[in-house]
Amino acid sequence: EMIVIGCRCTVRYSGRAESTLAEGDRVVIIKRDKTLLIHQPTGSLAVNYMKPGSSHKAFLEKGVLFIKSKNLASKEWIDIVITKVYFLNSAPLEDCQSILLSGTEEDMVDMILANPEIIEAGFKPVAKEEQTKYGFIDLLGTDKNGQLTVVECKRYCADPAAVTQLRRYVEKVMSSKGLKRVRGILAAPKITANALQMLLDWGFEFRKVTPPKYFEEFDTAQSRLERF
Amino acid sequence: EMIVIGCRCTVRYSGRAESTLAEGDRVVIIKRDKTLLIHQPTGSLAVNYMKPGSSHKAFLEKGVLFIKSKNLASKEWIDIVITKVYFLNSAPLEDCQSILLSGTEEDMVDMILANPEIIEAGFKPVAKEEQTKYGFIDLLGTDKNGQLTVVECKRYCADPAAVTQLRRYVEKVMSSKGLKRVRGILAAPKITANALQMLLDWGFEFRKVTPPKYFEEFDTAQSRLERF
DNA sequence: GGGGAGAGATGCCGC
DNA sequence: GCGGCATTTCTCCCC
Repeated sequence: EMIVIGCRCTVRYSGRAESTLAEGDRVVIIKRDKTLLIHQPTGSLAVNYMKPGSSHKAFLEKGVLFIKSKNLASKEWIDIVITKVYFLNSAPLEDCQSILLSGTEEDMVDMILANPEIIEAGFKPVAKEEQTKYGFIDLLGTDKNGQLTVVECKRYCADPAAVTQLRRYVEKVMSSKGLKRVRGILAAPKITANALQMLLDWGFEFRKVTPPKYFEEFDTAQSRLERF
Repeated sequence: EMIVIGCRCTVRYSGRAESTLAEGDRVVIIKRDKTLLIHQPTGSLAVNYMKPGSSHKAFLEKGVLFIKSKNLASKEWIDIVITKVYFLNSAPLEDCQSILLSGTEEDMVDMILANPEIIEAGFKPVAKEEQTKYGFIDLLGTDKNGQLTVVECKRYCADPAAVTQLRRYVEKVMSSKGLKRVRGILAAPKITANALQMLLDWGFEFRKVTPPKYFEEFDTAQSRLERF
């Protein structure tokens, strides 16, 4: 059963942190897996929430509806005090589908494995992330001169954290292989100015690579067709 | 107006990435700020969503309800095909309150500013993040020997990324001040084994510091009282 | 609007 | 369960 309540309420939370939220109108959702969400009338994220597997008790007292949620495992709790109910729904929603997502970093890595020349002529992948013993390196390969090369992929604009991540992997490979020099390449659609500066300072390189999209092109073609 | 629809639907998305979601029961929410959320019966996050400020069109065709959302600014769109409606609500929810959160990293920094000996005897804060010209350094100070010290705070278990962040700030201060040595201290309630290894390898230090909580103690005291 | 970093991040996969 | 990391991360703040 999925329960959805449109209401006026106050919220108090304690657990990993602590919070209070004064009276206002929100939507409270309790999902089948005992997730609790409190959504304000704006924003993408829940303002307060409890993880899946929490326990929830509701009771009425002097015309006020209380919802008390607890999660013993994570030592967290939420108290909701509901002073007005605008709507309330409950339905046994069933959904056994999971989302299929493309255009992720993983897809970028697969695209480069299928077409290594995206990185540069002569680049040969040696190992994909899971297969290496050096840790979570996206792509390990050799360049046309046989030099070991670490490739770190980012699906978004690469920032300084991405550069330090690449640096860490390059240093890890250098020390574990006993090599004096290992190339580092950061592949992303964009890079910030600071990140590029850091990258060049450490002797690494940037490759502009955009994660693959499939039905965006289809839609563009289709919308062109539709115009005629 | 906040619109909440419990329904059976399929979803297609294209924008920063692309996704498809086969038929199943979900809750669709359109908020006052034109945020669109699609929630499955499990999990904390929306499976699909559109940012605030998107535009939404709904129309009925042969007993099927279509919702088409677009965001021109971010070049994203979502198509929802609704084959069954379990419930539908609309209400003019009003909420002018924001959440008050404590126990954050910011609170940790303030706690250390008020009691610098938490880091170590003789530690003197020089500048809090906003005040320094070195960038986003949580806390800059001097130790009892007058040596410049960078403190990076994490409210959670510190991971390798936190260590590289500290390293980056220490190097930034060293180069901008022309110093050969700057101390680096990572303050967090916990640290992973790998992160601690990296930290020690680079000559930095760990301090076990827990972000402050206020009414958790009150509640503990209160629950003790309630037992009597 | 871009850049940078936190978040009660969540979720996923590996060990 | 912890660890390490991606995310259509989102959100905030500052430039």
